Amino acid sequence: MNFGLRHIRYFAAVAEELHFRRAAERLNVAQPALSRSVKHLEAQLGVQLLDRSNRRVRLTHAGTVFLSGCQDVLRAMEGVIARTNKATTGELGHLVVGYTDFAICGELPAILRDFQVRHPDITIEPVHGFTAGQLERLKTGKLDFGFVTGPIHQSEFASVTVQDDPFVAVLYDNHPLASRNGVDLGELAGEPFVLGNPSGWQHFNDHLFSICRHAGFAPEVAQHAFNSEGIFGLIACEMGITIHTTCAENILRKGLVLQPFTDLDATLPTIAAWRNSEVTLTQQLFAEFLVDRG
Amino acid sequence: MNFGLRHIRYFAAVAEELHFRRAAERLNVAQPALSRSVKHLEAQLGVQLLDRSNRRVRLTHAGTVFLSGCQDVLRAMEGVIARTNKATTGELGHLVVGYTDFAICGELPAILRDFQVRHPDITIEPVHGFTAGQLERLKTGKLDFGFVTGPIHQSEFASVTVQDDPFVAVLYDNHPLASRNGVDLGELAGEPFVLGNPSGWQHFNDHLFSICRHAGFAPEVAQHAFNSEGIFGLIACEMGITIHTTCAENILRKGLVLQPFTDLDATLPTIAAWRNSEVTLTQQLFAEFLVDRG
DNA sequence: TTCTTTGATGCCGTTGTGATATCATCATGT
DNA sequence: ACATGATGATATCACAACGGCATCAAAGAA
Repeated sequence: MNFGLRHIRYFAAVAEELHFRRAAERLNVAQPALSRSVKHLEAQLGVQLLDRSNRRVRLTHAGTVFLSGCQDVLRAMEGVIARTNKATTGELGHLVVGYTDFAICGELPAILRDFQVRHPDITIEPVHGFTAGQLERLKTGKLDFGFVTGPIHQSEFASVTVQDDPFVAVLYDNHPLASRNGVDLGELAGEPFVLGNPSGWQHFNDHLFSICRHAGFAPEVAQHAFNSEGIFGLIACEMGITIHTTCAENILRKGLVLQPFTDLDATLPTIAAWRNSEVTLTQQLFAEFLVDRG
Repeated sequence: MNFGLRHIRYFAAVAEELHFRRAAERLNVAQPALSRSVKHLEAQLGVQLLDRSNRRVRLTHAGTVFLSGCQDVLRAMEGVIARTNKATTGELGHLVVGYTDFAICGELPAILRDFQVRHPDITIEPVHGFTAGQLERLKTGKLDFGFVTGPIHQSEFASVTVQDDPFVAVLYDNHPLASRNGVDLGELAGEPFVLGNPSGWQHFNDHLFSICRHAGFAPEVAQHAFNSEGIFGLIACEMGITIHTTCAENILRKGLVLQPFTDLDATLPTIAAWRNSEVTLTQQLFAEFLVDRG
């Protein structure tokens, strides 16, 4: 198999034109070079590809088969080069993106969709994870981006805020406060609370305890659940209430009611975070996209 | 794009081994040739494919993408060569095969199936046609083989007999002879006959009139139909009876009965015919298959 | 440090490739 | 029949590509 892409390109041109001179013009080479090249190719294959009388050139059956194969190979080669070039600019790549319940209920779907439209050759692999776990996996490179509950204060990460949701009370619809038009945070003092499990929800619970402390009470924890669905399920059992953010309206189950707070300006930031150092071009594209968007 | 298959093969080897010396051994070339080849490839692409410190070689992201593309291209190239070689031996090809009702009801399905098993890269395009039409299309090269009603006496065709079926009477089940255990041909004298249309069925009808003449009568033609299904349909209407061959049992409709002849040794030969001259290798393979089988 | 391993580089001979000039063959027109 | 034109093949020469050998430079290991 001692021949190269050049031989293939030359043969394909001759086979398509069925005319050495015209093919030579198309390829910008002299006609004798073509004759020799095709002859060499036939010798290497041990197969006659063209029937050439002095007046006309025709493809043999094997030539027809070889031509279509050549076209496939040449097309494949062009594709490879195009993909490789895209890969160098980062336009072809893969991103592993972590997300919290707050991110997936909020802006993340729109962000990923818009990014896919802009960069269709970058595949995205979304992975659920809590804030602390995501930050750990970011450090070890198992995650390219984390959509986590902010703020974070670690200099090794860059970040941009993607959403900043007001807090709301989540009540079952039999609850005395459910029919009101907004509630004061202080009115929740003494209520049994359903909170996220401390192992994963630490960041959010810190926010929650902080705002309650400002309102002059400490929430009484009645139950823990693993994720938002679990919390809402236990509330639907009337085992307690909770504080979530407005993005809960996207996943709220029947029988539950959201009540805005009339006396609370605090918000829960969700931020996209990524490593500052050793940024790949694909990561850079996503980071720039996030910054431009914010 | 000034590089050849050699560059691609060399790069693929290095990328798979991640080691220039080992790759060089695998390729049976000296290591410096590899270094230069890969470098040249990178220069032509304008893309760095390998990260090489003096102690270890790693693929860049673009290199990973290019490698998988290279493997695709090399595999494709091998496939093309294999197909081309098969094409030269005729093992990869296409045959247009004509068939009559008698052939498709008889041996043809088994013949084609067995041939496909033996020569899986030869595609077959079966085309229905009457004997006369098939012979015409054979002459003009529109057909590679014809399965026709024999015998034929034209020196430009080679042929082999593929089936030789006894004649039978085809009756509707209310017919007085239907319950018998075989009939004499002479008993059909005076019966109304449903025959195939003379435009297509000439060859068969010649046989039919000939055997009737030997039995001392000329069939009385009540109806014509286009093909076997049509003939059988009209018989089911009790518009008449016909003479067909034993292969009719494969396509016989409800309400119809076949009766063998007790006094008739004549048979209807179906033969495969093909041109004697300008035989392609693929045609030769099929012809040999038919001769070996017969 | 010294040694070993590994990829890069310089040099030289061989092979591949292209351009030009020319030839052989065949169809066409007179 | 003959001249003409078109077409692919061949010969030759120059240059680029390529492989092999010897060697260098860098980085880890003893």
